[in-house]
Amino acid sequence: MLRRNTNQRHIVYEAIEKAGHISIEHLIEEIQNNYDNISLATIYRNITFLTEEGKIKKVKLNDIDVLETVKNKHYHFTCKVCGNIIDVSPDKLPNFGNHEMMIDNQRVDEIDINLYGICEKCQK
Amino acid sequence: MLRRNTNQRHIVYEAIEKAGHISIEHLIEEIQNNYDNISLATIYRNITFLTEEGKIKKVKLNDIDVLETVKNKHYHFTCKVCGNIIDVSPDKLPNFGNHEMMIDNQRVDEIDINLYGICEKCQK
DNA sequence: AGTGTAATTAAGAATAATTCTCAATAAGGA
DNA sequence: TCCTTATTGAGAATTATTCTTAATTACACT
Repeated sequence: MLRRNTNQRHIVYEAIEKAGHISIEHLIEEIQNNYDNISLATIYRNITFLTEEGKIKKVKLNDIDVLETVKNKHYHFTCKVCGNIIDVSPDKLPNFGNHEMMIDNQRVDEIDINLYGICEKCQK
Repeated sequence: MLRRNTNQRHIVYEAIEKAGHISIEHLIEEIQNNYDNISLATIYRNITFLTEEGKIKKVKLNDIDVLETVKNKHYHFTCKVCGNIIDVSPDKLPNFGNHEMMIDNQRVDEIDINLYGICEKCQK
């Protein structure tokens, strides 16, 4: 089944890219504020398609689930005060070396790290 | 508002503890298979109460969200083949020892790590 | 043990989130 | 430009979760 390049799909992707991180709820709000006649079903369908294609992914954090575009590998810092989410480059974290590692006989090949704390702004 | 010790609340907690990790869907199935007349609303309400009291918590992994009882600090390994979730003691991981740290001017005080790979059984 | 009071329950209704249905539209190859 | 078929919009359907309410029950105080 060939995948077509529709305007609606483009709108969904752009909105996620522009936001950086965005919940489905806010994505829907954002899109419906800026465009007429984009159906809910279309937004959900395109989230599914874009995810299948690996262009976006859902990130699960403590309280909310947000969508982001897939680009460079990174982790997430979430501010406990304002809720803002900040990308953290892997080289900012202690070395997990070259992922492949054994822990208790389980072969680990992927690591996801979520940081929580207080962001720069909220410290002031 | 004083919190009472009901039989239903106990059943919910015990089912989660027994399972180790369990999705809400399976928890409901499990409870309704073993007890008559426990209402859905009661299960959801007690999940909320037990969470508020810090006795259980929701763990968000890649695909599923599961409940677990709150005991010792640990991380999670999820098998990509069979889906099984295994607890990993913090001392099995590189030095995230004394949490408090600064990354890009954000004050980090909590770290959550999720490992993915192939479990011992599925390697065979 | 008996009583009063307010938290909790079961059951089903209500709401919210997501997916499905289907006729009309439009992307993209020929 | 024409054909084929993936995609869309709109609303219905489904699922997951929360709310409502009268009946029940935990538990503090006798």
